[in-house]
Amino acid sequence: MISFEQFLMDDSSPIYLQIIGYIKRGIASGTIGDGDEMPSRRVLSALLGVNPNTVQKAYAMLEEQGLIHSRSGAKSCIAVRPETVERIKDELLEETMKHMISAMKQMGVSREEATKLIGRYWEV
Amino acid sequence: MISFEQFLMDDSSPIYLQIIGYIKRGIASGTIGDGDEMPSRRVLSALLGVNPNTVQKAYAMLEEQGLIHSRSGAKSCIAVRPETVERIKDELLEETMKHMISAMKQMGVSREEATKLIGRYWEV
DNA sequence: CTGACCGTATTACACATATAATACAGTTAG
DNA sequence: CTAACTGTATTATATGTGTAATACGGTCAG
Repeated sequence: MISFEQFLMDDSSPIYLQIIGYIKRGIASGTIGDGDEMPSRRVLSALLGVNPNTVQKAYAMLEEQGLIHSRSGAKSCIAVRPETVERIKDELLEETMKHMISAMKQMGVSREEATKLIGRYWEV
Repeated sequence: MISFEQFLMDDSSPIYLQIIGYIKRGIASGTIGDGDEMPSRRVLSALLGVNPNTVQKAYAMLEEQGLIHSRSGAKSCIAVRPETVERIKDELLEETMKHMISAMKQMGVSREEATKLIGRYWEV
């Protein structure tokens, strides 16, 4: 069963997108792998303190993207092949890095300064 | 007059927040400074292809945060003191770095790998 | 087999975001 | 002075996000 212990909700983006992102980053790291059981919609919504419909929206989108498999009446499972894992990780890395680098450049931060900032903020 | 040539709209967050972020990052870099004239609500909305009310919402929030000064009938101007510039830059840097580092850790990326990724994605 | 759980679907409501169309009074350049 | 522009305000509509309350049939362990 996939754990949501590390999940921290944030109000900077829609909850259903945060759930999708959490699953995708777990897939990218290998923490979440093919065949793993998802918590049911009702269980996860109670755990996160959000509406079941919000979780359903996230799961439906993961299904559309082919990352989970659902059968009416049974639990949903992760469905990813090795090449899909690589693709997800590459997409997330590129998205995250480009977003960060664009912000840094607009703030007038050089590549060397950005590298030093990673060291300053990494340990928490 | 403040230029919006470098402004690129994105559909990942509300437009009015993107405008606020663009101004703040300009202030952090020194590209935008105290006394600079803002484009009028109507001019900027036409330039960005969005509704005047959306620009007004961004400007009203910048006013609330004390970053611009508006007088009915006249153009709005940037109003930031040197210590405010430092504060804005520190806030933006911390927010950006923490967001990126959190994502990297969840993806299982080490500090050394993250540093290398900056080099790979910096040049565009 | 059966009851508890599961995925799925529907309807209703509330708030945030964005657009559209005006309107009015203050400022400023010509 | 005056015309053009400015900030400000109002009302209406549409869409996205989140909540709330149900309902139905499929799956699975006991």
